Amino acid sequence: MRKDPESMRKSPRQSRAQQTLDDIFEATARIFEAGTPAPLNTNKVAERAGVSIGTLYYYFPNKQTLLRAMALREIKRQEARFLACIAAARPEGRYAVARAVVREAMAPLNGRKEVRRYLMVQVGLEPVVHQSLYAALNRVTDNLLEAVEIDPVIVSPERHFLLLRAMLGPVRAAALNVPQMLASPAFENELVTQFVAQLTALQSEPPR
Amino acid sequence: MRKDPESMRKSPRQSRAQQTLDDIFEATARIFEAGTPAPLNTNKVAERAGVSIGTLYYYFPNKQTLLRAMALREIKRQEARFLACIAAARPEGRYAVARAVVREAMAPLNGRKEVRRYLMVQVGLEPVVHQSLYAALNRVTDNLLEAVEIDPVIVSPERHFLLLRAMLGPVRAAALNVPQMLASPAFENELVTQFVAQLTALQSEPPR
Amino acid sequence: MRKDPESMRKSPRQSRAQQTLDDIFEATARIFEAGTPAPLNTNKVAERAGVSIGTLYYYFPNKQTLLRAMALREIKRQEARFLACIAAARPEGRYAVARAVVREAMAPLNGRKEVRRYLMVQVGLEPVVHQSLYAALNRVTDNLLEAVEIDPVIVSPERHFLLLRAMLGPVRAAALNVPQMLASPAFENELVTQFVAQLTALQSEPPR
Amino acid sequence: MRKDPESMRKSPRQSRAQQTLDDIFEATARIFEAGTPAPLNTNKVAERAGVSIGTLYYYFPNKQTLLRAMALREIKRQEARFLACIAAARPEGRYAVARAVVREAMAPLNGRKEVRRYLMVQVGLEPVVHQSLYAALNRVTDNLLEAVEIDPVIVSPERHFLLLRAMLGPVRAAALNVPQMLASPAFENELVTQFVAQLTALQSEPPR
DNA sequence: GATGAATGAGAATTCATTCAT
DNA sequence: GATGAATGAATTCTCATTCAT
Repeated sequence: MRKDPESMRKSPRQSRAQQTLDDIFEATARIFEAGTPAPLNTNKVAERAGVSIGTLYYYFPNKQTLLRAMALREIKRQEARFLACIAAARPEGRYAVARAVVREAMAPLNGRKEVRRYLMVQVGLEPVVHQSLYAALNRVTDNLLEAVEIDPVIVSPERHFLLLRAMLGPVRAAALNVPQMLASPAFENELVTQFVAQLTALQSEPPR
Repeated sequence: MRKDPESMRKSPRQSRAQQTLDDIFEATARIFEAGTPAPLNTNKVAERAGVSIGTLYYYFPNKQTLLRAMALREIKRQEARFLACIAAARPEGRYAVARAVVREAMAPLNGRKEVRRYLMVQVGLEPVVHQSLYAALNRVTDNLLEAVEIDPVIVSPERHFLLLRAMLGPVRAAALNVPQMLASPAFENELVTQFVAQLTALQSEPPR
Repeated sequence: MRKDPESMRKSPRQSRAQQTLDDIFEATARIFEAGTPAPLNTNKVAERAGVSIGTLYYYFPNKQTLLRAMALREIKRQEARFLACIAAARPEGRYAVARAVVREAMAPLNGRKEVRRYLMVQVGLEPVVHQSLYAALNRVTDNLLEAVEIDPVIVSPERHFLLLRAMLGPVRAAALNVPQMLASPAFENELVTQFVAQLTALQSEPPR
Repeated sequence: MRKDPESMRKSPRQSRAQQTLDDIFEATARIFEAGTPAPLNTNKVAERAGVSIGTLYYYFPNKQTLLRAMALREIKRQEARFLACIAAARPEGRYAVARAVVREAMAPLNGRKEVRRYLMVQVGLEPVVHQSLYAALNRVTDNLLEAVEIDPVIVSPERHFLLLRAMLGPVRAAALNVPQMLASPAFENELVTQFVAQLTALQSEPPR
């Protein structure tokens, strides 16, 4: 990996190019979920995507850039899913929203677990990536507060930051160590309870 | 990496050998903390440790085994630190204990961050390692509960699992995205507050 | 070729290592003289040297460095040959020295032509290399002047610079375009005549 | 590079096509003079020329052919410049002609140095190219002799060959190692002196 | 005439590991 | 116990060239 430009080499101008790009992304994802133990390699990605290795490097100047692009894509997708489930649960009230968010956090780990693990490991430390994740979580939190009718401005930055992350950390730990916990209603209930407790606290006590 | 015996080749009894081992561990750790972006390789470790690559392979049959041993060592050290700070704060009561644990969680990330990240990435999926981490956190939680005089048996496994992890996740996220938050008293207070709230809840509400 | 450190990775400490190094150098040279049309590649060099590709990279961090080391070695060898032939011809007087130098310039092109061409093309522009060549030619010129009993200090830098190069340029051109000229006594005589004329001029006319 | 027809695929008759060709040539030249260290590649040439890679391959069946065409073009241009400066200086006599030729040799190296180096390296060994260069220098020499009123037929092939080359070699060496020498009047004078000395010798001594 | 996406053989380089000394 | 030279399979990446549109 010689150079490391921030972004892709080419923005596709022909329609087939967009298809190729998607093929590459999906192939990369599938390799992980298929449980290949060996670490990703560009030849495998290309082969699995049904394109030549040259094509892969036509779009991405190096492996890092491909992984970075995938990470940003996963982050966007996850944000969209959170926003969607919040919107769907909103009419049913605060409790429903909390539960929806918790479930969404627990759900996708079955099926997208490996890609994310790997991506976060490989490019998670890159500023572009973790800042993008940070921004996405901020937007989700804002959206969530709005859905449960809490004015975001009364929430201190620290609480804002904690709200989702106090839940996401344990979920990830469970996925790794005690996968069966992800299927346990008791665990889900506990997370929802704490989540709602946080939301309630946001209103009763004035932010510092 | 052809073979992968569970443990180290030799348990050195001579002090010189123990010194060599420690050198190797510390060299590996320093490579990360020095911010080397390039991925670790065994030759680099050996050179940095001031031993020959042959010596490294005399002690460890392969790279995995070295990394695994390091991971287990880090886990043990972290457990010891938690236990120590709990013991120290115990006489001052529940609040002090909570704050001590939060501070310990926030502190070491400055200085040992990279090694851990890398180790967890490389060998974190190995059962020996994540089970060891799981067990260590369990012991710390038990110790903590005992220190604040809560009977562990009345605590549901889910709550037991959540207690520390609801705090560790956000702390890691902060270290990555908003490092200045780790120095913010507001953030620390928030974590302590939620932590104490959890402890209190453990007593008032009976587990499911 | 990622990085480009000035020099070799390792200085051999074991005796077999020096042998390996020589093998690599000679193999590289032989590949050219064998008339392989395709440009040099590191795998071929290793194979021809009878070492593995890993060994080659154990000594040289990259291809550039190998070529640079070879270029410097060729320059040193050529200098040595010039100095030797000057010393040998010295007792026979100015004319003999001039002819010896001209012959030496014409001779090695049969047998070492291709390596040099390639090396000068590949690394000739690198400061280390062309400065080394410059210095070598300076030393040869000084030695030559001394051999014909001309005090170097009375020679202007411009004339000093021209003395050998006015001959080397045409020799190279002939080697490329009219190889049979290198075997022609008339050509040799012409070069010797001009060379002696230059030497004579150095004494009669005071330097500017 | 599979096939290698001697010449260009199409002799463009439309002015647009000629423009495209010139763009390609100039782009290639500029890549070098801009000091790009990375070796030339056809995609870069096309991009820099503002044409698609497909267009480049419409005009040239392969890379060799493009480079060869460029080399022949450079040679022609340089010949034209020499002939022009000889013609211009002719009325002012032998000394003026000699100085004009020396200056022309020194001048263009600032600005066209890299392209020529590269071209001579890449295609300089091809018979078409070096014979073309040889012929061009022959014509310039003939023209020069005529301008100073020396009958070419009395000049031996060896002296004919040496006349210009004894000057061109040192000029190139100076450009590489001691660029400031190219601006030094002393160096220019020295070259002119030797050049005139050669011309004079051509008349006084009968060729062998 | 022109485009640019796609190809794939081939080249450079890495690094875990072995083994003679 | 210790050394470090040597290995080579595996991986990343390049670039001349083709061809459907």
